Amino acid sequence: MRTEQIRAVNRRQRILAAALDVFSRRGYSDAAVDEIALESTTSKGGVYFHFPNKHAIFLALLDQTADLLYSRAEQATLAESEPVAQLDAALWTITRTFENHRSLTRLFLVEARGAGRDINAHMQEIHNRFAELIAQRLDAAVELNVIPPLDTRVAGQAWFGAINEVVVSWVLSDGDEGLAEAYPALRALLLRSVGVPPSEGEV
Amino acid sequence: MRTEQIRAVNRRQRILAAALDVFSRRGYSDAAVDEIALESTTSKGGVYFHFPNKHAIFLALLDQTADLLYSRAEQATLAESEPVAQLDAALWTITRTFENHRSLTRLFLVEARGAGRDINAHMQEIHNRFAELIAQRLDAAVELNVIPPLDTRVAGQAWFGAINEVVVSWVLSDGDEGLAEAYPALRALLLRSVGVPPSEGEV
Amino acid sequence: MRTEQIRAVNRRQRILAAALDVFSRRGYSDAAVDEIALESTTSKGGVYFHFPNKHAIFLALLDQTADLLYSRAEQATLAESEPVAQLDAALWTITRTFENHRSLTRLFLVEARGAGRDINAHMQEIHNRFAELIAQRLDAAVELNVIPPLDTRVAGQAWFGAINEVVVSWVLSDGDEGLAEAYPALRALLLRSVGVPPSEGEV
Amino acid sequence: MRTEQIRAVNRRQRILAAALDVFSRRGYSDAAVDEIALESTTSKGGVYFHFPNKHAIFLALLDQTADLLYSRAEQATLAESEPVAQLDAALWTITRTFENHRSLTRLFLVEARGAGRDINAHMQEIHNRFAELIAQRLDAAVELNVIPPLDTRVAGQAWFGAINEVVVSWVLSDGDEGLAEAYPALRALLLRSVGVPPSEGEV
DNA sequence: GATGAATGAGCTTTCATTCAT
DNA sequence: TATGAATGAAAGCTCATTCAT
Repeated sequence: MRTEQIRAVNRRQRILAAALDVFSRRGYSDAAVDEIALESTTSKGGVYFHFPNKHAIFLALLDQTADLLYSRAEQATLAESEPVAQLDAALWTITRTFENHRSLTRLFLVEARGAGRDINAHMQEIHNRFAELIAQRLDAAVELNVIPPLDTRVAGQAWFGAINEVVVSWVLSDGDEGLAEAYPALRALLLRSVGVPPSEGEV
Repeated sequence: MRTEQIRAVNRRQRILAAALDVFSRRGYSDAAVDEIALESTTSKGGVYFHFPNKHAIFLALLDQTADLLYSRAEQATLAESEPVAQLDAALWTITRTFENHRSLTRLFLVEARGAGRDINAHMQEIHNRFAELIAQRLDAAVELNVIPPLDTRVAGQAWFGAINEVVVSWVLSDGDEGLAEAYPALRALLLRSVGVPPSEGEV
Repeated sequence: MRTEQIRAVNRRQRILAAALDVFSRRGYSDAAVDEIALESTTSKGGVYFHFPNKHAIFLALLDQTADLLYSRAEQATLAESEPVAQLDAALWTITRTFENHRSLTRLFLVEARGAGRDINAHMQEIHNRFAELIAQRLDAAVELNVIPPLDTRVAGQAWFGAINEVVVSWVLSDGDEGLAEAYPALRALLLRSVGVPPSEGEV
Repeated sequence: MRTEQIRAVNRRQRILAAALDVFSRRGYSDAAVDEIALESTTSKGGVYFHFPNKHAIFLALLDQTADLLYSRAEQATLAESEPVAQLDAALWTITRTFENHRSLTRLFLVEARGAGRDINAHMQEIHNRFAELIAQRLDAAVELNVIPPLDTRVAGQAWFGAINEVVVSWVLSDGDEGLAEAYPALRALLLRSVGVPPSEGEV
């Protein structure tokens, strides 16, 4: 029993890993369940035993990615006490995590958009969660008079969008220019955008 | 001859209009050429007379949208002489144009992402053009010492990404909250991000 | 235009003919649309151009068979003036038609049963139409005092059921014993069942 | 050992009961072994331990139903001494049994038809057995000069077919009109069909 | 004996694209 | 030029059956 369960969990992981690869290479609708099955050394039936449909595989992957990214950002945040330092840490962590998981990044920022109404709606919620994470630290900073008052909801979205655009540009380019190069400029820009003088936020 | 050409152009326009509707409702891969033909009161053969394939229709639409948006932004820019005022005008125009063309916006910012390798690459170039438009004004502003030196390439991407995220959030929400509400906050944030004090950039 | 339409109608007929063969050999759910396409020298897509789905092909065939059978029975009826003679003629015609169209018969009486809720309901209506046809002549005969009063609705069903059972027994047997052999006995039985003395109804 | 056997028999019964439910709701080919397993609180493997395949479950159910129906009809017969009274009793019993076992009836008269070659052949034998049961009593009645000579084989089929049609019409209708309403008319019709005057056969 | 994960053949259906008319 | 019938490659999904545990 236990061994069977372990095997089942393993297989589920293998399927997700294969799906990540296939989806990020082909995009959602050009990905074939056949290929996912092949790449996870399973049968098509095996895939459908673990997931009700293709949609669900994609969503599972998206949620897994979102959770990974979110929990890392949150933890980075918890390690700091000042709101601006928290934002700084979150920004750094998010950027690093994207850079270290190119396939997940491509899936999350590129392939998930335009993959159908359901997925769009789902992604929108995820985006909101991240925007909210940022907005909350900004609220705290405003509260402490560290930064001037501002519409933190819009700012959260703008920050997340700015990060994403830079990251997408990197993930879609074949060049080997890393994300790290763009990071300092992005950081300075974002901090300044909420009224943090460049010098103050330096690591 | 002349009338035939006019008719041909009209038909092409009708096809594009129908395609815009279908693509923005269904997304790229769920859109059927059949439906586009139906909605443009043509036959499927008619569609294939004007466009080599589905791909090309989508690209044409994307380019048309990009051109519309770009030329408006550029014109808005030309009406101003100061770089910061130009940026301000471009930002305002882009936001307004998105708001007034919901289907085009959805197509351009949502459905175009994840619609396959070719289209991704194409869109990346388009995004670059917009980022470049912004970067050039920023360069000018730096040159004139209106704003401090900064990595204008990254800033251009960040601005465009920030705008897009706010716009996407609006276009995907069913709510009737307009884009106009978010505009002032976004504007202040972006200007401040490049070192323009809030007061100075006010209209 | 005209020639295209003719060809389309021909193809539709070919598909129906092939479907009749396949359905009556394999039964509804074991019949593959692939085989129907193959046998009608079309492509699978061709089949789906002419019919929305497998279900519809089956129903078209069933309705076609029912119409054939019903119109023949009705015409046979119209050639006679006395209700009992009409019943006699209808019975003879129905039996002959079944005998001359073995595949249609098999489809209609065997494969159509148990082919799913929709088809069951549809067939029930068709059965009712036949039972009604019989019931009406019986009503007329009762009216004329040719036969004693009876529940003609039940009688119509019973007659149709009796005929069908004998026909099914024939169509499912490999033996070459014709339906004609059983006809006289069936006829006598049915006529007597409504009170027509054997002698009177003789041809 | 004994208890294990009992448990095995119980499980077999549970599977058959579940199968009856599933088959009569979904029809043979739309019924999933999974659902049968679920409904009999067993596993799929459990089902396959007791039956070699889906086919066999269906046949077992059919045979069980046929045996139930046949033995009741036969017993009803044995309680009477006169052939006509025997037929009368059999007819009554068959009708009542159908009425009291709606699912079995649906399975036996609707879903069993068109469920594939094997099952068709099997059902044909079962139908023959019933037709034969009737034919034998009719033979006896002819022998005793109670009814005129007739083709009892055809008559047996016709009777069984007539009954079945009326029953199917009832079982497929959602209405709550019972089978009992149609019974007297059917009885009178069938008896008269073999030459029994209506009055004589009355209960 | 029982379980349920795994298999894989097979199914219906869709749809971009072609081309005779 | 325009039409729409025809093609055929794929795709997602189902499910009877097997078998290691």
